[in-house]
Amino acid sequence: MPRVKCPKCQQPERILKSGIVRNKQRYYCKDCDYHFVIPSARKRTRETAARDTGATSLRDIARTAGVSIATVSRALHDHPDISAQTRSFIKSLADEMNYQPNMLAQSLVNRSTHTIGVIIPNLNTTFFSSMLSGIQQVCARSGYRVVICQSDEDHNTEIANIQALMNNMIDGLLICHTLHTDTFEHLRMQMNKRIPIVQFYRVSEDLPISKIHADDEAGAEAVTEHLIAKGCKRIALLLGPKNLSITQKRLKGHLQALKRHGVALDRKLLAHVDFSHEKVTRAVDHWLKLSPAIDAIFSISDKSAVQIIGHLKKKKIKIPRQIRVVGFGNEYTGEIVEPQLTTYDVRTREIGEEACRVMLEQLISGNREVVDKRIAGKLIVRQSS
Amino acid sequence: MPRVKCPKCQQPERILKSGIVRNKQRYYCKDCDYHFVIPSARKRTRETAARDTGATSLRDIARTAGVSIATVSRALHDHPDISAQTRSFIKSLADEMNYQPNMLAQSLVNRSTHTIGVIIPNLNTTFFSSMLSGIQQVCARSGYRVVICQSDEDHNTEIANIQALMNNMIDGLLICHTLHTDTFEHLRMQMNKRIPIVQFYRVSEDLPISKIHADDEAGAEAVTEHLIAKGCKRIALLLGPKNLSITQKRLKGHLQALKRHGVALDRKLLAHVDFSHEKVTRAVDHWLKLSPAIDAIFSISDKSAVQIIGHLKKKKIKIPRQIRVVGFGNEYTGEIVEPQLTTYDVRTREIGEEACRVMLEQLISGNREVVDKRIAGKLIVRQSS
DNA sequence: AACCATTACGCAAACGTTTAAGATAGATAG
DNA sequence: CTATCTATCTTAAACGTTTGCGTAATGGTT
Repeated sequence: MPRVKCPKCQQPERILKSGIVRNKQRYYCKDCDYHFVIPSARKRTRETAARDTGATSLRDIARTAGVSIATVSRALHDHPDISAQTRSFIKSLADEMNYQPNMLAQSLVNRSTHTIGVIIPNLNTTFFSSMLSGIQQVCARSGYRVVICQSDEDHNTEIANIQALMNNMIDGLLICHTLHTDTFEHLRMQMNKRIPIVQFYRVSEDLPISKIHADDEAGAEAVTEHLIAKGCKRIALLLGPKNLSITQKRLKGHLQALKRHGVALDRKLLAHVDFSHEKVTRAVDHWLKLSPAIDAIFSISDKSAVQIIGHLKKKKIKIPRQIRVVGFGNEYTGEIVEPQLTTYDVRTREIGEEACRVMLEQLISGNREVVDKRIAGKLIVRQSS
Repeated sequence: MPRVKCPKCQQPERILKSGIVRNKQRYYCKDCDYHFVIPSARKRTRETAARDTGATSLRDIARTAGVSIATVSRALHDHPDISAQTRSFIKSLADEMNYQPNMLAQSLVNRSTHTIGVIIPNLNTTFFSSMLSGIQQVCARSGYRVVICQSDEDHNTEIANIQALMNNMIDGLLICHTLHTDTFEHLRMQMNKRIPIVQFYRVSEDLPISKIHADDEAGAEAVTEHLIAKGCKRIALLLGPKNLSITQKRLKGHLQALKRHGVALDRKLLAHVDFSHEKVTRAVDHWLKLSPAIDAIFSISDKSAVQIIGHLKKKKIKIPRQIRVVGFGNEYTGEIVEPQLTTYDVRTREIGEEACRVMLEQLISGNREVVDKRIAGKLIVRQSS
């Protein structure tokens, strides 16, 4: 029998083994009717744990100042219950000890992380990254942080990202849907939570959620009218997936312009693509075979428009003489490409900024009114038309 | 005297008022020597508080399952101590109640947020945003989140961002310094904390911190050699601020190439700029006045190189016939501009990815070895040279 | 019967804050 | 002097988890 003392009666008598739990021998003192194990080296206690991170906590300050934790917390927060003398003492002490509040603990009790989540299709192009840049800047000015997720234009990734972010990590969600998002159940599920959601750029039509978007309809109408003014009659229109709100709105604007100016619509001139390189090329090649020939291509995306310019040049087609090309979005590359691209400036950065402003306004005021804002853009005429 | 009973002796006798605290009358029972206030309507208790957010907690599941919180936690984590039956019951219950763990609480006790912080100069150009994209993707694959801060090329913003992020919000820091960062005290201060730091692209030379960068020296050497091979003798070199590591390394590579091929160095052909539009223009205009005339411009930044191409074209200078132009970085615009830009592909995305991989490796293994990796790029010859 | 093992739980401390409410000393009013 | 007030503390609960350790019940060996 091992020399084990009962922690209660301190006697080694009448001690029995009583099984092994988690690789440790357990004992039983018959006298005291008490089960126990030999305590491991050192129990993890607050005092020892403190040294884990090396960071100073309120507890540390309180101890060296000889006051309670509550007093320290209040002193640092300028609570009126604390005397001026104590307050300044605590503050200087905190400074000396290089105290940095643990934001996790703060967030846990305050139920707010001062962080907003952004879900965005991708960051490879300036198009979306400029929105993000705007968001980030507005947030930073108000002391908010930004955590980002790229959905990579994948609907399921978008769903997973929302799930992950909404678990107490963020105070608000800013989302720009993927090209292929045509159902919004995943968003509706989150709407009952307290945290506000704002959609930007690509939005859902009928969900009662705040949204900030471009003036897609008016913009597309302006672009098409510009082409008509230039004498175009056969305008090919490169659109995104049908489900996409921006596709629908821009198509609508285009049709309105055609109608107003009595230009007939040829359904063969509409193409829905996912903006991938090959799909765009295929659509253009298909149009080029049509007769009567097309005299303009209006791409809903600048990226594709630039690609189209390259493609047409390779085929020795003169722009804008034979075919006028216009884009939509106003990406930087439109200024670089030759001929420079006529496009519609949707002011991506402003969209991001405004979405973020709406979000912050809701967070600060607590007001959860649904807002639906359109950011006015403007036509930028360059050489390609 | 109000009809107030002492909560201890239940007698209304001998009760005195004893001041007002926070707008509430306080009382004092002389018999019991006990101070008290009339308790307010309802004390905020766990039970009532639970309804605050509407979110289900472990406590809720435990209550409806009739087990302890510990059991629920263990069941959900597949701890072996829990019977298969209980486990599956709890799991299905959690599912039914739509339980989502509170990550703040988890992070607090686990001392890990599964989030890494990124500080990046800006997101307006694909150059940096592609690095971020790579970072974000690698992180997502390992279940990590990314919080970003733009320093906006401002040193003080960089410092503030670091401060903010390091307060328990992140498990690791990925940083790309601003153009103007020439002192690294703000980083050194953070090095004793447990959280790993990895610099990427723009790194510090002498701090014992892991870094991932392009092969600036070899790259610049390759570019200059390419120009020399094309017959250039008077190569103007557009550099960034002198403090910048990439400036120094690329200059070094350039000089090596010159030396090796016996080309004399003319100090007037070196310009240090902050890559702003006007500074670049001024430098180029200055070079154009030199005699003997320059026959090539090597810009350390693609963005500036593209700008220079535009500027030269406006001046009717033929590229590459009169002046060859090469960049460094391989931004997308280099493919668009005409003539297409010869450049050095530094593989920005890979730099971001690798930085992130190194970070994750350190986080997972706990190993804090300082690594210093160079990502090999390659020369991309296009029309501008 | 006496001892030992295993299984499957529950209790409570700990993470680092915030904050309602209790307590005390000294000041003031009557 | 007594009753009350004010200023300034302290105590402890709460946020929602994770986890070390205690233990009852049950069954298996000598």
